[in-house]
Amino acid sequence: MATGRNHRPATSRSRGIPEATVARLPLYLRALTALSERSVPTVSSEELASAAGVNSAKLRKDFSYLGSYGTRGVGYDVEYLVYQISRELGLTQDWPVVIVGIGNLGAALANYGGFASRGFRVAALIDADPSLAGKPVAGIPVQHTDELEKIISDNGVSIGVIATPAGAAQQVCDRLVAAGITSILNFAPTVLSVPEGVDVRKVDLSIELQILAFHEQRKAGEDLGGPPGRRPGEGVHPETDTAPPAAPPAAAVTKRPPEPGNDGDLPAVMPA
Amino acid sequence: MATGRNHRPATSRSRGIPEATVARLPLYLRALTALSERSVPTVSSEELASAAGVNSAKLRKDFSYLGSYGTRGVGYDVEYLVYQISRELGLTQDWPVVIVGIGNLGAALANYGGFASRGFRVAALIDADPSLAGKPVAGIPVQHTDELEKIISDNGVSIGVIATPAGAAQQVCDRLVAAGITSILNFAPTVLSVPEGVDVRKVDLSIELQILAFHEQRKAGEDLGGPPGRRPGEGVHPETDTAPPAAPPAAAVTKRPPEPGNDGDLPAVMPA
DNA sequence: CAATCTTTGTGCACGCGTTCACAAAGGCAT
DNA sequence: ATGCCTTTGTGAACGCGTGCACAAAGATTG
Repeated sequence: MATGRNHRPATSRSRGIPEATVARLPLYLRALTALSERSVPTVSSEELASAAGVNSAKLRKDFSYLGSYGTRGVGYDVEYLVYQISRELGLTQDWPVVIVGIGNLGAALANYGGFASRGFRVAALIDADPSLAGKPVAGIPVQHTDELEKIISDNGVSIGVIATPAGAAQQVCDRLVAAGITSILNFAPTVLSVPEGVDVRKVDLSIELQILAFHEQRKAGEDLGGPPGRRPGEGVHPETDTAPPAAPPAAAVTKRPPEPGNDGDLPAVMPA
Repeated sequence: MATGRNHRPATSRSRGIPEATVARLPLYLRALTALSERSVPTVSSEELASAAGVNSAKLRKDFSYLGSYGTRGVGYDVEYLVYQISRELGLTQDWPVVIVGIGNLGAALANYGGFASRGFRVAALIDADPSLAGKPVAGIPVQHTDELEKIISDNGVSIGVIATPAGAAQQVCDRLVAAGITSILNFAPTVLSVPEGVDVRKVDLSIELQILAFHEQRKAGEDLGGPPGRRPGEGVHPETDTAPPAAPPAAAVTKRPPEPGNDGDLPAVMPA
């Protein structure tokens, strides 16, 4: 999952709607849209929950924050619910979006159908490379970074997507914020610092893989019949073991069994 | 953030390490790697927390689950911590990964440097389109879906990335699982159902934007000086208002002020 | 109209995650 | 060696999110 519930005092629950619920509304909306296309008139919380991959009690509680939109003994009216959730999420209006950084990922995002289909309109593609300027990507001509401020103010854009290399992300972010952007979706592997009032959500592909690797390793370790207790300072992975740990500070060394010191590099961990 | 902490009894905390902590370890690792490149020998929890964008108390508690790797009065040894976290995440070994669905997004993923740099090796690219077969993407020839099972078993792949259209995702998922994949990173906008023991993490670009839109709308609404209380059944968005809500079930209608019924479509919400 | 059946909406309890705040631990200067 | 200063590691309190379980509400049937 894209992590990104940062900065924003735990009391974030906007308008009494818990953050966790907001994050699930798009899920419900998608399931409801699918039902709507099949002309299904009503759904029970059980059916809809199953389609959205959540618990039915959770779903009912989520909807209770929006209001009483169901009918006991029957369920929820699909069309009506689609509208209510869309309205709550702000999808009944058009959101112009700019994408900055038209590399492989930026181009893929520009072509991604899921944006346009949910009320998001790609207003502009921006890149720092002059040779890209004017070239159409997904039918939209790429514009140079110099135009950034003008594009944003002219189009009244409030949502920006950053798909630049990590090194350029903070700088781009600063310019976006200065130009009036108040919501940022960041694909660059960096922590962005933004002023109060600006929302940042982060999608990091490699982080997701690393989390999977953790669980994968654990599964493999359990298969080997290792004891449940963790063994700090001792490798859990069966084979493919790499260089021993670098030398910890003196005090820590004395605490641990003296492993063969070898300040080698760590092949698996390279610069981003 | 990519949501994806599904299915897995709340007692998921693998080996005593809380899920929330695991999700932050890659963040710490990235910050530490950057410090390592600058040859910084030690960091305090305060400095590292700031670099990773988290609270220092949280960071210390996170590290406490791994063991006592710090030195009081000094801080943490950068190199040592890099190794310990890498080992905990399972990054000291090589993880072959297959990417299924080589469209715009799949190609972008194949080119993404963040994978290879963290111990993940793209073992194969797979697509159902025969005309793609053999064509190199990011230096790797695309193979046809028919080879899927063979590729996975031959390479001992346990992590799969799904970047296909939504319609094909579940089918691909089933084949991956049957072939031995136990961890899946899903970019398709669908809920995947998998057997027990298979981990799925989901990255949904449009969901992230929808969550941003929610907060953006709320900001705009507050600017208009509206009262803090929510007004169910009344549009909050200033202009750009679309069709009125579809007719709710009879009972619900009586509860609400009779809005002008108009079973129109909802322009902002279209099929995925 | 009354009885029954279905499904919502929610009060309540529990557990995880976050944060505070401080004692313990180690470095460093004298 | 002794005392001071810095920073870790963690006990404890708090708040959010989840799931259970049930009463209330409405549909439906006879």
